[in-house]
Amino acid sequence: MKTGKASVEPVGEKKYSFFEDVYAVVRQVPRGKVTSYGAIASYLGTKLSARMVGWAMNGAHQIKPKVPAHRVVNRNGMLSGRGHFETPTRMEELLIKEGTPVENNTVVGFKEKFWDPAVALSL
DNA sequence: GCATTGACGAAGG
DNA sequence: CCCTTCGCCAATG
Repeated sequence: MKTGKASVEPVGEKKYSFFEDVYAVVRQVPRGKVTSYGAIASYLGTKLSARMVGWAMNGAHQIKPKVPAHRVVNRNGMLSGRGHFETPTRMEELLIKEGTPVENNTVVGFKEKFWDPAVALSL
């Protein structure tokens, strides 16, 4: 083939590892709770690469089962990834619908709603 | 193949 | 206290 595909490679390649791990963790986030990119990265051992977690979410929209990326926010509790959803308001709507109040694009009581994979998955 | 960007985070000024 | 810079790694230009 002469043309190299761009975009995030869809299904077919199973050589993913970091990405799949991220998806797996996010899928385990309980409803009404949220986690941060850094927490996931730290749990996977790549806390210095929190950006990669966010990048992994970039492909989370096309994989199955769908990943609740709306439950993942930055360390400030802010819905930094809202612009990547179907609509910029879809993320906060989903969170509020699941029992997570959002105000000014930020999770209310983020620290209380925080779900740490390093703790939850460590039990 | 190098430069820039990015859904982050921590540190420095 | 707010803004800027660096680091990390991968993808895109």
